[in-house]
Amino acid sequence: MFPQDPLPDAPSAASPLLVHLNPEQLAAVTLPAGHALILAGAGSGKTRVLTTRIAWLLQNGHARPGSILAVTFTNKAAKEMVARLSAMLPVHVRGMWIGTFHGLCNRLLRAHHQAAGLPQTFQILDTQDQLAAVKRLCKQHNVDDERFAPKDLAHFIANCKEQGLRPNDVQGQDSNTRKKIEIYQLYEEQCQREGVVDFGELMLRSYELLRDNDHLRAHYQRRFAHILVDEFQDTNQLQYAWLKQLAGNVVDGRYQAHGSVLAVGDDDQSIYAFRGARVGNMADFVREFGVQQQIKLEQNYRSYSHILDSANALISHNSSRLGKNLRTTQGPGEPVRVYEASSDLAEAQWMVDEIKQLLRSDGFEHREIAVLYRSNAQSRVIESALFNAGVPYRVYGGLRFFERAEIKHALAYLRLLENPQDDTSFARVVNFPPRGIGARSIEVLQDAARAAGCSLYDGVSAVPGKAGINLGAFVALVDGLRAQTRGLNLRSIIEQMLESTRLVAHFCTEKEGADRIENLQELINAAESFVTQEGFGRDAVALPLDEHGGAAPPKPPMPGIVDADTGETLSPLAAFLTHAALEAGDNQAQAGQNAVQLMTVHASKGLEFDGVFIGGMEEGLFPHENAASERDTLEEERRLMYVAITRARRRLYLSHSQTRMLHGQTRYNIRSRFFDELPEAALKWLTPKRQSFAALASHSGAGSAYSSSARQSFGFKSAGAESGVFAHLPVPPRKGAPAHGLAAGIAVFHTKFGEGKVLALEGSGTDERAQVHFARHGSKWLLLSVAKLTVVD
DNA sequence: TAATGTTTTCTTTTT
DNA sequence: GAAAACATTA
Repeated sequence: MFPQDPLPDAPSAASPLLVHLNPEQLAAVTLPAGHALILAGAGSGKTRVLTTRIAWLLQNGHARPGSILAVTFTNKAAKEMVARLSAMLPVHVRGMWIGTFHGLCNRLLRAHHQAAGLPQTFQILDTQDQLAAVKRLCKQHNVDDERFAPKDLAHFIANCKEQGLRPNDVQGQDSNTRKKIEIYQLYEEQCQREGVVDFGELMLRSYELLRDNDHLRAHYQRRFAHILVDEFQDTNQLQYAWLKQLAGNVVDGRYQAHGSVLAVGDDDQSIYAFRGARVGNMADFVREFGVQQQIKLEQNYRSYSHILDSANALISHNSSRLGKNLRTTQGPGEPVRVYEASSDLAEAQWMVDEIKQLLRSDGFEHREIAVLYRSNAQSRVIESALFNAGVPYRVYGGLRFFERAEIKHALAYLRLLENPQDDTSFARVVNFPPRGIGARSIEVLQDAARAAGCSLYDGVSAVPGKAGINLGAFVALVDGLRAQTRGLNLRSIIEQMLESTRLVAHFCTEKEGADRIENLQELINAAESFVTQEGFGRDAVALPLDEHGGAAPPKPPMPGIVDADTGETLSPLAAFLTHAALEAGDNQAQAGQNAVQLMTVHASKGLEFDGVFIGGMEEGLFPHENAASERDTLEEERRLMYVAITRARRRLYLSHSQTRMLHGQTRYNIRSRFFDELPEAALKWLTPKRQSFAALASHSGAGSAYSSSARQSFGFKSAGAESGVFAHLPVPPRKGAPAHGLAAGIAVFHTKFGEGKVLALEGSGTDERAQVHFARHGSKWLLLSVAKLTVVD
């Protein structure tokens, strides 16, 4: 049994752990047993409080490592927590359950796979795989993909699961919904048959496991006397329900929690409602758990007050808030600089100039400067401006390692070794590299497998003729590989696979193949470091703590991985595949370099920089046009802006542009309404401030500001540029008649080719062209009506 | 079946 | 403007 230690009422500040904490942080760290909500503002030392709390619990004997469960959203956050804890504690952190929601669910399901109705080596489908599985299903059942787009269906299924709904639980009002439910049902059956689970299933299945097994639930409830949740504002309905299962039971219609739940979050930084996050969970938690302790961390250790004042003022325009104000003891610092550019190119060029200035005169480091934007499409111009200026930069986002096509192909082969029933993996590589198995053959195979009620793999023998021979060769290849690699270590398995499948050989013949081959080599390294990694796949292992006197953790027995709770083992290959699915990996491009950081505002959450640029502060972009018309979504945009602002320590730059290329068309945008919500005293306008959004809106004669007619006009395309309320905005130069001021000998700048010198001019009107010599790219004839040339002085 | 041309779509995203 | 999905030809 796991007796609960009584906690003292008064905190003792004597411990060296607690020396540098402010009073609120100290109170949070030393809270007595019971549920608590910590409202932790941006830059208020949230992670510090969480980790110190755990360390304090252990150090003072209030908890054993085995009774602690800490859950985060990202692998990065989980890793950081483990790293900080290891630094704080003399004992290793083995016995604790620290991980992402999905990582912990995976661990539960592996440990209790029988009770959960899963094969022990179940594979995990990522979003891509899930979509592929839905597509395959739709094809097989002749679903009209006009009426039911696979994407929508995948979305529908994920949504249902997030709400904890199985097909039987969903209400089908109309025939459309009923059809979707039917497909959901079929999808479930397909996954079960193939032994695969998607991300939603990982959550839902382990929720049901706890819900339906009283003794299991009781075991974990007793065990985890201390549950800590990071970024609580981002939890969705199912994750909250999952936490409730772990923490307690409904007794006589009232929820009674067993251990102590400490939830840390910030409603003002809730920016994931669009993917199901429910800020309302915070209020529900307080109510349902009868939370007695609520602590606000409002002391900010990051930014100067001009920046914080801006953030506070902006967020005060949101109506649904728990209420919190950041404060700092640092001085006002530099004002927030605002710049209006004529075009997205000019905006990017201005950013580069300012960045150079920061690097040169103000002693900023490259990596301490970030350029943030609302959507990924905005990065391109900024990238090219930085590139041409020779400033090193790193773009976050985009394809990550385990999502790359060549890696997914390799993983699919590995998955087939583990589980031949995995039709998604089968379909992915059956004809890759090409081996004469086309769409027709696969159709025949699918019908055969369906008729026999078996997997594609097992259905191959039923396919006659040439197609059957080709398919048979593929199956023989995989079977042969399985036999060859039996008993080998992970590295050799992968090397052998790359060899036998001729994946590397295939990419040798492709023109872009070199990078892919490099990535495949990298896969071997990834596997190698996974194996040698201390602890060997944190997510899958739970070794007993302290049996070795707190020394380095014992090496897991090879070849299997043992879960201490159940004694179940998992092969290194299966563990690696799980690792690949749950941790998509960094986009390692240019990693480690000291470079300017480019990323979306979403990606910047949790990070901080000395200097921050937020570009594209325009109506239609930020707030995004799809979000501006409804209160809830507009408020999420505002929180997004709040997150962006609070990333900055010392310098903050906001910019917007009159024109911008979007979807291949020039759009004429006006300044974001968010500028009108910032305190004038904290701003410095580098370009003259012009009429505001609100003034423009009321100019249209529509009465109240944001009327629907005014709203629809924002973010319009070029056709409407000279009509209505925008007639007084500067009209952009018409095509073909640029006041270019070009002549032979003049230095110019081109976004793609960089700086060059004009050699000659020729033609007129739309045909006018210039011959320009570029250092890097030689001489080129450029149509002035098309090419983006600017004069350099 | 495989390679090549044509049309379509286009926030934010971790697991 | 560009990737990805789709249709068409050798």
